[in-house]
Amino acid sequence: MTARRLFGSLRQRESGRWQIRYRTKDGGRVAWPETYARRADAARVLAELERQAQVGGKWLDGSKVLFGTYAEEWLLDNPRLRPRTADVYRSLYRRHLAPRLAGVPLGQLDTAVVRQWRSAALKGGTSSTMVAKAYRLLRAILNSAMTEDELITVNPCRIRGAGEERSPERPVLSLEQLEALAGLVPDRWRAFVLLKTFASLRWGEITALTRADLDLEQRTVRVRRQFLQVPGGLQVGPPKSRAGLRTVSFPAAILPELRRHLDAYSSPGADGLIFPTEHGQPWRRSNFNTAARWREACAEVGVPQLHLHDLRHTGNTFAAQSGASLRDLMARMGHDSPAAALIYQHSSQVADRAIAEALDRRVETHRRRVQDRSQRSDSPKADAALGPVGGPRRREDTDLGPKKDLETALTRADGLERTTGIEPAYSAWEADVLPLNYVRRPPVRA
DNA sequence: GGCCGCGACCCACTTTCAAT
DNA sequence: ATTGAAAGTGGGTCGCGGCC
Repeated sequence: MTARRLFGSLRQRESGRWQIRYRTKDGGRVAWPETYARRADAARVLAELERQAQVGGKWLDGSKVLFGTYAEEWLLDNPRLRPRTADVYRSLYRRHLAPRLAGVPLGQLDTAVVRQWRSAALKGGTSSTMVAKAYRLLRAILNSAMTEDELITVNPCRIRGAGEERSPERPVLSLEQLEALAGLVPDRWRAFVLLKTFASLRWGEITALTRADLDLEQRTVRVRRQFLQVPGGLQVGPPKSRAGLRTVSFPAAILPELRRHLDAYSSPGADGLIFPTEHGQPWRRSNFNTAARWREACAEVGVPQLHLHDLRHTGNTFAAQSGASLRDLMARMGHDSPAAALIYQHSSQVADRAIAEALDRRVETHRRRVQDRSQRSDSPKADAALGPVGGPRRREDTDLGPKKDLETALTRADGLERTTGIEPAYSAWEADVLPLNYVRRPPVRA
């Protein structure tokens, strides 16, 4: 959070004296041969060195160049930026910087103006994340104006912490709200909501699950691929990272819903999608909100601003409350660091089962309480408010058929792309990744 | 001067939203 | 239902500055 110093720095040596270090134009670091007893003296010399480093000491007087003129040139002609970054920057500039700052001459763009711009943006409803991104872009552009083009002498972006992103807290459901929500979405989505929460799955991961990935006996779901939305449709690809390839345990309490769902909605066969559309196709994310009556359901449980993705964090919160360590949680979520993923793979599987069992106890306790409550009161309203939490819950419901030959099932499932009409996107990835678990990212798509 | 931790920066990607 | 833009997420890289 310390502002990046552009030219040089001071440091006090063990002797107590101050040393000056600075950068040359070609990026080398130079230590000034003299040291100074007082910091202020060293700072003065550093300032003088910086002044001399400017071409002929050519300071421009509070330039009349407009910020907009300079910024647009900077954005258009900046070979250091990758294309995608340049796109993002242009969009940030157009939406957040240009409207208020384009007409301001660089010489008048001082810290007060930057501060005003920033607070206006925040007041105007722009998220703190986006304001921070825009602020960093502003700072980068003005750095160029200062160091490369020498149009200004100081960078006015000096607001502490303004460039940091702190994503706002996302809402998390209580167990009661989750059960209610699962009861309010259409029946086709009920198991989806429960599994997505309790296994902390991403959208692309859960929509790509096949029957072969679900082991009802072990109560695990295996994440080994995901759908990616690309221009022209959906493609199947590897999980986001090596840690994304994982097996997650889920509580037995949701087994009845899962089994009912498999019978009623899932495509047939080991390679059948667990959560297909009515036509047996994978869902597109953009159709979810309508199809699952998501907003209405969320509003009814009192969390109208809930995003689907928040279910993942809800599940993680439940798991955390069950006593899981951070490392176990990250493995469960599928975003451990690559190095750690391998090291902790084994221990996390043991811990993960413990998490699922702890979750189970919580769900069962909750459901028993709700059932007792609804048995005591005859009010159907009370039931509706909490949603149909029970369903068939007899012990026999968790009994399983003949043990699945997992290896055979997985082998068959690997041919999924050909049977579901999805383009076989990454043949190289499939050949390399599936036998070895995870090797590398898929080829970059145009 | 070398090493190293932290944070800023950059980037690719996912998810959400809104226009069509 | 589809599409593209905007918003949000996670992680790699590298520079700054502290320490030796």
